[in-house]
Amino acid sequence: MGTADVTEETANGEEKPWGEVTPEAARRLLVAAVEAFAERGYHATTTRDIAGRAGMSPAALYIHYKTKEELLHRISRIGHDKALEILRSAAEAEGSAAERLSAAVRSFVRWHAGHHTTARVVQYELDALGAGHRTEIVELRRQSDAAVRRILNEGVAAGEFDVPDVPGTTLAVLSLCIDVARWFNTEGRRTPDEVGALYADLVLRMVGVQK
Amino acid sequence: MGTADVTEETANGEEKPWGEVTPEAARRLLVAAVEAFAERGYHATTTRDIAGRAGMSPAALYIHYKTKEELLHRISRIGHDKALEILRSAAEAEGSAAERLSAAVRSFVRWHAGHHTTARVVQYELDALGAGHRTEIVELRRQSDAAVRRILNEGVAAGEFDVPDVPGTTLAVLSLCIDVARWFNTEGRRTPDEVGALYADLVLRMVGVQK
DNA sequence: ACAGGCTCTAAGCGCTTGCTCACCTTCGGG
DNA sequence: CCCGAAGGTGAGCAAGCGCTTAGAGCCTGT
Repeated sequence: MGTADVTEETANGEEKPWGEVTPEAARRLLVAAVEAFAERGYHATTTRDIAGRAGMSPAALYIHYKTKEELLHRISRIGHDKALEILRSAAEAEGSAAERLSAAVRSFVRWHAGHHTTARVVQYELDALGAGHRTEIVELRRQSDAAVRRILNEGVAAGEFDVPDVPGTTLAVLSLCIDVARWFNTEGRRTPDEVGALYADLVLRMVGVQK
Repeated sequence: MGTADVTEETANGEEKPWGEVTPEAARRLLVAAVEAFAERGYHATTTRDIAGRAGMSPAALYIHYKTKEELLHRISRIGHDKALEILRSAAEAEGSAAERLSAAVRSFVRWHAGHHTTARVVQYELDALGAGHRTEIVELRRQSDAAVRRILNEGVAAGEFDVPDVPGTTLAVLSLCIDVARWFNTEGRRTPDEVGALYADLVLRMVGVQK
């Protein structure tokens, strides 16, 4: 059966992102929009630029999307769903609070580094969404916050963590992970895996877990 | 004698930011631009909006600034100078590495929270600068990085800190502090002082200092 | 008194923007 | 074999953009 993952496997094993978006032309436009938004920002990107990158005329965009803002919303929605799923599956896994927090940070950071173009759009173009779409997305972010806060609370209750300010530390942990999307670049020295491992270690120190 | 601070004191003790910018009309335009850029982003802000907030006609902007981009550059330059000065004065102060790191994070975060509109423009509108102006600003950021890295290195050398990856931890500390400008809002529960204290504590834990 | 320099405005130029519309092609089903 | 739906294009509209220009008001020095 199909997987719930956003990405799908092609015959030769390559990753094909946004495989869930159909038809094919709509997917190409969306991928082009992610690249353009990540490079120049939503407001500095023109519909002509997006259509051009997808190899189509400017008018073709409006066959698949009502407005440029709808494109951003689709990207933001899918990205936030994926990010939330990563955090949730780590939070609900077996193991100690420390193990779950470490795994959550590691995979969350790995996603922000590995998909930093997508993540940049998802995390930094929120204000460009219309009012209705924005409140929908903000609710997803509230759930991400709740997932992390739950791990911290459980760790404190179990005596594993020493955290005086759980809401504040939750905010700091998520903020640290999210900001990876801003500075990470592919030509840098670190791989997404390495950054994930480094950050998982730093976060465990923040909650008072000894090595 | 005058102070090197960006802000100046008025007769009744109120803070008057951007006091160094003259003449008065140029200062009003710059303050208006900071607000507008912080709210909507550089590209979504129009020169008519900036001039309107300053109570002037659109053309007045071009008496004091050659282009809209020059306005952004002036804001970015002054803001980066201030941020770097805060880090440097903490790094070069007396005291143990732990004390200096704590003071640096506390004041750096306090500035990002207290001046979060300015900080948002300074930290997140870098890509909107022209190529020449951007390389100038990037150099200032390199120096901020060096100031923090120096404290970490000295703390490790003195045996105060346990930091396996100094460059990576430097990156994480700065990233954590900078991202305060993104999420901080004045209607929230925390004051800039409280966030500074929380973050100073979290960073000390990251470098392995016990309480 | 008045020349000369600042500061600021009203009007608007040339261009780009998001988006639309009339029309063309491709293609599976009766 | 023709049909209508679906996906695509070239041309272009109304609006808004950054920025310029001609000239008005005002302060200052002689």
